[in-house]
Amino acid sequence: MRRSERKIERIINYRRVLIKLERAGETNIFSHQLSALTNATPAQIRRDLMEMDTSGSPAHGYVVKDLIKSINNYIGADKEQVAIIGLGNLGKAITNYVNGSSENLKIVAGFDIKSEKVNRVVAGCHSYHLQDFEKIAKERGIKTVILTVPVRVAQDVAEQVTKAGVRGILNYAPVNLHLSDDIYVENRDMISAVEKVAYFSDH
Amino acid sequence: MRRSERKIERIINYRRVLIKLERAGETNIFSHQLSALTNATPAQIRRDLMEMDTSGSPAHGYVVKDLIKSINNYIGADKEQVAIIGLGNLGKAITNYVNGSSENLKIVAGFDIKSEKVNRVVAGCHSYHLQDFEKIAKERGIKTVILTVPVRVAQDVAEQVTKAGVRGILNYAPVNLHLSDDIYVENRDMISAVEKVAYFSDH
DNA sequence: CTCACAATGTGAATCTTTTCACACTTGAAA
DNA sequence: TTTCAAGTGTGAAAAGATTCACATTGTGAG
Repeated sequence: MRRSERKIERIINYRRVLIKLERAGETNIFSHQLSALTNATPAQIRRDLMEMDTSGSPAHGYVVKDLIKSINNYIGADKEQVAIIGLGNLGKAITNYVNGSSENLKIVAGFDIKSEKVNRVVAGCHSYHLQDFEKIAKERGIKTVILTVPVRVAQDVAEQVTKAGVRGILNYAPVNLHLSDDIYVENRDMISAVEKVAYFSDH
Repeated sequence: MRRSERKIERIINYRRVLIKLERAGETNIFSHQLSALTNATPAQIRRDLMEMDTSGSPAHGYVVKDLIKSINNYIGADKEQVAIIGLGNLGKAITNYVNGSSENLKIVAGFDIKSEKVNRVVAGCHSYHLQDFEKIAKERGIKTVILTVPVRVAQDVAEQVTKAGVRGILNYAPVNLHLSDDIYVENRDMISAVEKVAYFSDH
């Protein structure tokens, strides 16, 4: 059974706010409070948390610490190793961003084909020539990549990395990738995103 | 009646591939061909196109040019004016990216609070101090903004721009904004995105 | 100890989205 | 012409997601 994408997104979001709450010293939380912090309804939150191995109490709600643990357990969060391909401005910005703030994963290698981009360090992450991808991906067990390459090469690079064992791609190139359908692709190109928001600003 | 977000995303995607096809000299297309280019099923495409003012013919499918026009008509695409707030690496990268490749919209102004970021030009787009936002937004009729500011100020900036008339926000800060619910917010923070893909790479 | 309260967990109902399946249309070929 | 093949447009069915509503539970007050 494949779990719903929507639901996984929400749960990842709950985790983020719960971690923030834990840091702020909160120990317990009710579904309606979490609701106010996330835009999900209380009922939806309770439903999402149903198959976690923690349950809440009517009197004190959920124990923040335990709930985070259960979510990690549910999602399977051993600090995931991710690679990024394409070290232009966007690629560098994303690397800094993610490595500066994520709890649950790290970009551990960058790849490019331009010699001046290879063999540097960005945000604690070494950069390699794309032709070494397979070797390094296998050494590190990399299954997820972020794709920030130009549109015209995105399909080729995507094929190359999936041949090297990658199972999931976060695609920032504004193009539809065509890959075997056991590969998970999430499209996040910015142009479509802005167009969508512009549409809803007017409607 | 508010149109479905999913559907609007798909239609925006159809438009993108149709424009590419038109440039390549294609004049007609069948739903199953568009399907192969977009990952939507033929039935879904036909259903999405149902309420357009063009219809296809069994023998020649849809006329590419007309379909693009109908989609523009449906979505309401007068070259939308967008602003971006936060001109760090990510903000600059996005500005270059969008202004370099979008047909349907343009980032016309950037805003920041650091004096060294103000009064420059990035990707054909002038930058201003955030305190001038209201004035410029009103002059230009800006209703959509891209938010690439640090988490700690995102909520405040969001409130400020909505007070100045903004109706839709594309939010790259990893935080849940709380705004009046007639404001459309699309969250695209990269950390959640990578976490989601990492999850589905393993499942 | 008992009661009242407030919040959980969840079956059932509702609402939304996607897929199915087929009558209808068009143009080309015989 | 008439027939045939392939594709559209769309009701109806199915699948999926969200919300409702309530029985259940745990706690503190009296």
